[in-house]
Amino acid sequence: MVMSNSVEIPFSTTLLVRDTCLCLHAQRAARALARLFDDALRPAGLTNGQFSLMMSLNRPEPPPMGPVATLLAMDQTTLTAALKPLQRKGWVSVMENPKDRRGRLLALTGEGKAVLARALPIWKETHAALDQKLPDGSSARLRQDLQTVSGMTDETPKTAARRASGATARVMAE
Amino acid sequence: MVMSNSVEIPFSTTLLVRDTCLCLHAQRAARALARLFDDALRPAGLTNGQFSLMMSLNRPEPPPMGPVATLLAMDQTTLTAALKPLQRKGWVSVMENPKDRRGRLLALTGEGKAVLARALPIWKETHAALDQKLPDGSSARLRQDLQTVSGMTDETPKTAARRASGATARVMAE
DNA sequence: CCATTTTATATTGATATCAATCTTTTTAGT
DNA sequence: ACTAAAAAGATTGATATCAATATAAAATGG
Repeated sequence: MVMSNSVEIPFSTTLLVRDTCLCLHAQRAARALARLFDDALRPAGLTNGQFSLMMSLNRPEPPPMGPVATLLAMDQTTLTAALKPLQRKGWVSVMENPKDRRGRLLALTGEGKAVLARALPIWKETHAALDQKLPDGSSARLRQDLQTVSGMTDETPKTAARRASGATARVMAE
Repeated sequence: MVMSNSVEIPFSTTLLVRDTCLCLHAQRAARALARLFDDALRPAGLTNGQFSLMMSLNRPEPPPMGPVATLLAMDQTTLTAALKPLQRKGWVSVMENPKDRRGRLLALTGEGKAVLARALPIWKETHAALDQKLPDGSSARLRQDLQTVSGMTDETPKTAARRASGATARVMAE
């Protein structure tokens, strides 16, 4: 009755998964790049995520939260949480939308703009160094491929949930 | 004295950063892929990260924590934290290394192996579907490029900190 | 115009992530 | 062997991430 290892996965399969899993590779690369930019931006007082978020708020018109979350491909609740420390520091203001009192409009404060402006040259240097270290052409190609992947699942969790449960189901026809 | 907007970053710069930042693209893609696999693996009771971690423990010999953290490109403290829920569920065992009493050896339990075995077909389907949706060739190329990026910064935070502060500084010559 | 549905966001709870720091054990230098 | 340095992990504290759920306001259908 030696059937106890009927659920054993061969080591070769483990190696296959490790080597081929795009999700794992993406998480690894994302962590590595996050650390690279976090380290570089630390003197400016920003993390990579805060830099991206604040940069996305540098628009002529203060955007509502939804579109920003979609742009960053993050959950709306993640955005709510990410805004908290930036509000506390007085770098981002969250105001009620007079046109739609459910909504909020996000904007950089003067100080926020100043912080972002100080961070920008660091980003430029870091990104240039990164580009240089990559095999020629990799950078643009990688960017393109990453965009394809992000866009493939271009639904944010809440959006998908609503679609699945609601009358908006006609959109599913795609 | 209208100098208040001397720190304004032009909107065109914002668009440039948004479109070119590899770090942002990587975070977006990582989030999108994480959601894709989290959703698929949910019936198996695993997240994408737990799947990758447990799969990396499916080896002939139980590995110590350091190498596993390096493999996953994550901080050692992140690994410690990630193991907690898996230990609670009885899927992973963390035992003292008899050869080095500082260290721990990580292993899947029988139940852990069973859970992983049930998750494997889901991973296969999901990954196959993903591959299919990507333009042909993208998958392998993207995997390769991601690996290059992860490997570039192939130091885990603690490793780097120790190197920077300690006598191991001779390694810096690379 | 009122009831229902949809939309925009917030809250809670769980896990993930890393910096800073600490403890324990091993290794190296003398 | 003894001491100092290094290595392996653990703990704490802050932020990030998402699912599930809740709230409030706007849009929609009769």
